[in-house]
Order: sequence, then C-alpha cells, then structure tokens
Amino acid sequence: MMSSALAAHGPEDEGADEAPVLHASIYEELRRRLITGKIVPGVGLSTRGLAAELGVSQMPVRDALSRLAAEGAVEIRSKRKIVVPAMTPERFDDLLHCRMLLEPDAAVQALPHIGPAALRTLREIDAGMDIALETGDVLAYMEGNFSFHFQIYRAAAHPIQAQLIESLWLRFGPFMRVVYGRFGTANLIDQHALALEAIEAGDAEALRRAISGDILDGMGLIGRNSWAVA
Amino acid sequence: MMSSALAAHGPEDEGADEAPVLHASIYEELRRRLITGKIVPGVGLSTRGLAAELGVSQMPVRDALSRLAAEGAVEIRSKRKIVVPAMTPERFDDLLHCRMLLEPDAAVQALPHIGPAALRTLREIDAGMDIALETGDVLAYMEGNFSFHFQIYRAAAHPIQAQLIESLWLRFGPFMRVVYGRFGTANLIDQHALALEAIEAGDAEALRRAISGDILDGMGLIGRNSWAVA
DNA sequence: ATGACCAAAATGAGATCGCAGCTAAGCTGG
DNA sequence: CCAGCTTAGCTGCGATCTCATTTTGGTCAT
Repeated sequence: MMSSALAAHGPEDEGADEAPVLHASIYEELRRRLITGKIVPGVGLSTRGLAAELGVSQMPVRDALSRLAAEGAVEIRSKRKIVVPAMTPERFDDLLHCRMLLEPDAAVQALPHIGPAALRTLREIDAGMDIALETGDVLAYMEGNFSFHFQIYRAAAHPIQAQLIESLWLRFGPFMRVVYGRFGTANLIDQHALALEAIEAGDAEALRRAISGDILDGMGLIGRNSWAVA
Repeated sequence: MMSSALAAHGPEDEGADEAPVLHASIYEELRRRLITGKIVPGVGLSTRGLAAELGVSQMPVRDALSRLAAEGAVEIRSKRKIVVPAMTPERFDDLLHCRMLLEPDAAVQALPHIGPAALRTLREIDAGMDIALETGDVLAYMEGNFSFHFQIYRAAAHPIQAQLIESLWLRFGPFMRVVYGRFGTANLIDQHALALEAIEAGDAEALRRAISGDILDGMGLIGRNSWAVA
C-alpha cells in the first residue's frame, strides 16, 4: 500500500548516498503531503495510524514525525497528541516576515547560476501551473508552485538558506491548502511570468521584486481577516 | 550520571506544558553541548555510546539525534556514522549570509518589546561575558553570547524567526568553539556595548548596525583563511 | 435530561531484540 | 615477514513489546 506513495521519492536535498532508509522515505512522504497541503491543520496524526497506513512499524514514523516536529511542521502537543499547528495571525505574520527576508534574497543569489536548462525547466513547471489553474487542480498548483520556487532557490550555492525556506513552506503549506480550497484558485494571477522575464534578462532587482510580489500576492490574498479556519 | 547534565534544562522555546519527556532532555543537553561548542566537528557520535553516557537507552538518543539532524546540527551519514559536519568555506558563507539576513532584523523587531527588566538582564549577561573574556573561559563566553543574542531575539513576537536563527547557531557553534580554542578569546572586542546603547536609546538603525557588526566581527575574525581545521 | 464519574481503548514513550552492513583486528598461507 | 582473507564486533535501522497516561464512551445517579 505504501509502495505507491513512497515510490514518488522526491529528490533529496543532499545528493549524497541514497540509502533506502525507511524513515527518510516516510519523512519525504509526509513532507510532500504537508507542502502540497494534503494534510490540513488541526488533524490529529498518530504514529500507529500512519504506520498502519504506510505499512511499516511505528518506529520510522516516529523518526519522521520527530524530524517534522523539529522543523515546526507538526506539533507534539502536551501528551499523546500530534497535530499540525493551526494558523494564527501572529504565526502568519511571522512566516510571511521570514519568507520576505529569505526568499527574494535567495532568488537573487541564485540568478547567476540559472542556466538555459534550468530556465527551460522553470518554463515547463510554469506551463503546468497554468493548466492546473485552469482546471482548478489545487494540488497540482501547489506542487508546481513549490517546484518553481525551489528550482530557483536550490540553484544558489546556499543549501542552508534553501533548507530554512523549505521549513517555512512546510509550515504554511497545510494552511494554504485550506485557503485555496476555500477561495479557489481562480483569482490567482500568474506572478511567475515576471520572475521568468527577470531571470531571462538577468535583472536581479526585477527578480527580487517578482519574488516579493509573488509572496505578498499569494499570502496577501488571504486578507488577514479570514482566520475562522483555526 | 545523567542527572547532573540534564538538570540544566534550558528554557524551552514554547513555554507550553513542561512534560519530563526523556528525549527532549537529551535533545536539550546535546543542543547545549553543540551551541557552546562542547562537541567539536568531526567527532563521531553513536547512539549507544551517548545512551550509555547519559544512562538511558538508545531510543531517546535516537530521537534527539534525529531532531538535530533535521536542523542540520549533525549529519547522519547514510552508512553507520553520525558526525558533526565539518565546516567548509561554502558552508561558512551560507551560514554567515543567513545570519546577516535574519539576526539584525530580529533585533530591530524585538526593540520595542525590550523592557527595563530585559535590559537589566542583558547587562548582567554582558557583565558575565566580560569576566569570561578576562579569564579566558571560552565555554562561559559562548554561553553568554548565546544568552545575550537570544534574550533579544526572543523578545520579538517572531518565534519562528528566532527558531531559524537558533538552528543557525546550532550549526556554527561547534566550529566557533574550535576557532576560539585556537585563537583564544583575547582578541575579542565587546561588541555588545553598542547594542546595549542602541537598545537604551531606542535607536533601531544603531541596533541593526550593532548586531551586524557583532556578527561580522565574531565570524570575520576567522579571516576566511584558516580552514585547516576541516 | 443532564452531568459526573469510571473503565476500557488508544496513544506516545521507552526498552529490548534482531538484522544487515561496514570496519578493523587477527589469522593464515605464501 | 608480508599480503590477502576471514571473522568478530560495532553501527544504525527497524520491529515488537510493555507501560503510564490520556482520551473517550458509556453508565448511573440526581
């Protein structure tokens, strides 16, 4: 049962030795579910439940959840409860603030390292997102969005910075899923076109503005008023 | 045997329920050792060894190491080795870059929330650091430095940002220990005085400059040439 | 009908055991 | 005496079991 889910074993950050470690696979799978919003805030995760669902024992699940807890993606509340933290206005501000600090800069740092091949990949991802927008496929849109941004960020020679940004996405992914699910993806503009132009032109400042705009647009869409979801 | 080490159970980030969870204690203990540089890069950690040393079984140690690995503090070499990653010029640049992005801003954000009591605490910490500098107590100096910075950062209402910064300190702590141990602490100037003045005056820009200067001074001391340590 | 309380199910944490892989010491054959 | 191989001891990973505690559902008293 788990084979299908874990087969999509996303590219590892460190391209080192790829040992088929089970807990790493579980971690990747859960991380994917969080970033793409397959797991929404408030749901209770249980080691036994996930273990049964993925066909392994509790142990790898525990390791994976432990890692996710360290990254703030899940919260091991008091005792006997592991939940995806609910979004609050303060938390949202915090996340948005950090994103604005790290992501535009990461894009600018990456700019010199984006070659023609990477640019082509970016265009493909963007095209896929357009389709997802039209068909209203929220999951595909979020996956594409993630791929687009990190295709850029990972091009920079700053893996730690990229990792920090990832941990941010891990935290707001579940929440954005809820937002998109409520508002739909119809209103979303394709902010990536500006970024692509800036990359092609090699214009660092334009790229910075494009990424900043994308972040503010995507997260600003929420309006700071709709916190009923918890 | 572990009781003495684990008794110093640093204040948890989330001031929630303080459940005496064993793996959390182990995590705190190891984290403290890393930030204060008690564990130097390159040493091989083993779950069984640490478990025996701390008087627990492998499991809590595994959880703790798993968390630390997630934060990049330790590296689980796919085959049978857990090590503290060695510092490289690229890694160092990456870390320094991230610090400069996050920390000065965090200090500025925190400025309005630093009351008289917190300021007094900061002065006490600074005084302790002066003593540590004179006596050449590297460990006390690093502990004080950590306390000083995070007393500021944690005052801001941005726990996520503070957590990101912590993960950065976790990564360069072991390395700085080696550097201080080699160069001594005699050359270190007390950059914190400027920060204290800025805080007292409520001058955001001065505080930003002070923190930036402190980071560049402390890490720039290395000179980018002394990478023989591995 | 409602609220308090108790017991059973469920959960996370920890311990113990077994496994596969690597390392290094020790042995054997030349 | 040295080169090459074998083997025994670590290693981290995963499974299974136990336990204390929390949660929850149902029941009984008011």
